[in-house]
Amino acid sequence: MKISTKGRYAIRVMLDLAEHNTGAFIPLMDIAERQEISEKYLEAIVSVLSKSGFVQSLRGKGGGYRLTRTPEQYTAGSILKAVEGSLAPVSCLDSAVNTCPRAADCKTLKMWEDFDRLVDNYFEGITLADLMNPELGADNYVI
Amino acid sequence: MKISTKGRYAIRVMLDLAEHNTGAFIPLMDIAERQEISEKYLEAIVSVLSKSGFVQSLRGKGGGYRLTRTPEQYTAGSILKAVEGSLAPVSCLDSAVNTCPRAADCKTLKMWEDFDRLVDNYFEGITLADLMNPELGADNYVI
DNA sequence: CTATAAACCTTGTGGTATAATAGGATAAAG
DNA sequence: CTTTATCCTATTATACCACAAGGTTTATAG
Repeated sequence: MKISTKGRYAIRVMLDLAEHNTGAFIPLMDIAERQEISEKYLEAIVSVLSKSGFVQSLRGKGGGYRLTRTPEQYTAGSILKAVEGSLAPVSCLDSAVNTCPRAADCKTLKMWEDFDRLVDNYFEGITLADLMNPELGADNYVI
Repeated sequence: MKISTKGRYAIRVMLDLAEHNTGAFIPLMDIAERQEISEKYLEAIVSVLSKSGFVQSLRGKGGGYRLTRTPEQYTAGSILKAVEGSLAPVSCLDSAVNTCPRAADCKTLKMWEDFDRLVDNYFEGITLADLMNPELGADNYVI
């Protein structure tokens, strides 16, 4: 039950952009160096973030990436979902309608559904701004 | 961020054993038929459950598996951990000591640690007995 | 005592996903 | 004309998943 590097890296990239936000575009190479992640690998991740409208990109000299909103307006959940696809613990909950033939008398379905909601609430309750200020309080994002 | 079939099947096997518990040993073939899971695949899963002491086994004619404790004494968490290894969302939390070189100033570590605890509390709070009685209450195992 | 039912053990296999790495072509901007 | 993003393909290596096959051992029922 792991979050992949894609998801973790995506959050780190967004955090990096938030912390170095001056309004200017930040080249991917800078982020790759600071975060010690291969630029080529980041390319694929940032591409998704760009297509999802999470970051704005500019080509050419002076180009790079920057946030489109303030750090308060990004939740960890939205970032994770953008790159990981779904946070559902079981595939029968990936889409809104459950097509599992055993769903009707599945004894564990409710457990997974409740867990799904728990996970969603948790990560949707954490913003980039929260992550930037860990000193804000010991349990500021504990449910 | 998925629970594998190993984990899901393990819970279903334990539930099956709990619901058909007469004190006698239940052959794996019976469980496989009822749960519509390949007997060969279940073999590997039950093997872990047996080695973990979750079920008792008996070879030979009249043999099979049965629970070693009452349904109230098994948590979903313990079963999942037995077959999945760890429920930690990031590998740096798999063991008690975090060996990640970035841990000291990792801005996301607390988020993962808190989530890890949340997951653990959730699944440790659900017993096989709870799963057997879904009518006990709408939110009997919602945190 | 023996046939049989069952767990137990080892190995294999095809598929998919992860986590990259590498190289190049194109486009935009300064 | 250099920088940088964007886009594409391909390859590698690893790991895990889901399952299958076949044989060995053990215990009991008849």
